[in-house]
Amino acid sequence: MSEGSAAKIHAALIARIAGGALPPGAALAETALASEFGVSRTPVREALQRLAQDGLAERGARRAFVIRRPDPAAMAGLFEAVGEIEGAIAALAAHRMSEVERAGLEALLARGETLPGEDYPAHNLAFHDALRRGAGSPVLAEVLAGLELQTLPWRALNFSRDAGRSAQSRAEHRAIADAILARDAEAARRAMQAHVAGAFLALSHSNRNPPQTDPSHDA
Amino acid sequence: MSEGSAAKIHAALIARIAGGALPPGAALAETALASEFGVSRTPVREALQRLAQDGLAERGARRAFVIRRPDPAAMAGLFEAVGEIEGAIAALAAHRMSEVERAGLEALLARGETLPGEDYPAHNLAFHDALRRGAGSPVLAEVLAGLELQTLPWRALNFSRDAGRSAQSRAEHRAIADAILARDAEAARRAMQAHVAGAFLALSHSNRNPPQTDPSHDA
DNA sequence: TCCGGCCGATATGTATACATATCATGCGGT
DNA sequence: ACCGCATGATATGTATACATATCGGCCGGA
Repeated sequence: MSEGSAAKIHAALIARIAGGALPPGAALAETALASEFGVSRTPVREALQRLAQDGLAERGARRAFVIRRPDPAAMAGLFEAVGEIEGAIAALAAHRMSEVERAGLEALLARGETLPGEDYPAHNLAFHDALRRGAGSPVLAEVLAGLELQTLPWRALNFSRDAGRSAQSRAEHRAIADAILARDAEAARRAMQAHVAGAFLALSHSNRNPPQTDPSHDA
Repeated sequence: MSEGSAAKIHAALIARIAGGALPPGAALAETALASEFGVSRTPVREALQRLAQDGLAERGARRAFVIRRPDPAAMAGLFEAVGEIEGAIAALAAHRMSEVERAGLEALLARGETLPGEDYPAHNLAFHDALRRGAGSPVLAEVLAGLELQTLPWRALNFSRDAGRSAQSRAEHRAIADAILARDAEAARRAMQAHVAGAFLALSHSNRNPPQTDPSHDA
């Protein structure tokens, strides 16, 4: 009686979505998943409902769940919202980060200058993590996590094309950090919104692949 | 096979929370709810899990769900996040509202000036609705709805003490609308954040009631 | 009288059985 | 040959039965 089954299945399905094993439109049949995970349909149903509330699955034919199909307009709106939330976090961080946290942010950026390009994704995550912690708003952090979860299928389609943007992104990080260290909340907000917008444009630029109007075939 | 049971129970439980019939800390026993609604435990469990993901219920003793107990610090963080989201919506509305929508907003405020004080809650909702639509960001609107849902238990504790604030609130609405009509996004954001902060202070001021450290007894 | 451990009660977690709606297939009619 | 309907298969929605962990009370001993 551990409640662990549903959580494990939920996490496993998210990992598959992130890895591209469950592409948009893939069917999520309860019986198949139950036999695959070696459990009954009950915990599988619970995991699927959680996935649907996360915005990662939706109802398809026969009321079955399918992986949500991200259309470009919705993704643009999603990234716009991410930019607003991240911008609010950056503005709060500009006001609230302690001197220790500011020194840590500066050190993080200094390390980033000398880092090779292939370590950029981890560095990017560390930068945004530092801001989330410095903003001191668990609610906004949680909202942001929920929205970024919904960008997973989109990111899985174009597998981390961020590489070429590392130089540009470092410059944007520097601009955000400068505004925060200067305690200029509005400048930090604008710089962060530009950063998110730039990342979205870089991602969507590579999306010339057919948007898959055909929902069929398995995972 | 309508899937309606879980959704109905979910909505009914939310209504009870809003009405104060389910105060913070109240136990949500699956069997009792099942017999009360005339269904089996299965749809009840589904409704409770949705309630938990809404942030309205949490795990208590025996892993049973209980109505989430809102502590003042968490509520302050929640309203702060609401202020940031509403502020972002107001800023977007300042940029994006069409001329027709701007005229409608002005007319709405003009009607509000002549309205009696007891119609203030509906007028307040209409004002914020107009901004949500004018901002053109369904994602932010949905995020906001989720956060405001979590304020329900708090609002239920101090049953709509907003009445005395109607004059002050009308003035704040006017300031927000003026900024939007002038296309001054940052002024609109600041005015909206002040409006939300004022509403929170008015609500929390009346919270001198004991915070109920005793979790016992039923609904 | 108080403390500790055993034990029953009860509620949740999981599995399975049944009801029902939807989709596909095949037959018959035109 | 094609369209329409009936029928069967299959998947989800719901109910019920079983497993298990936790909480409370009772009993025994110091």
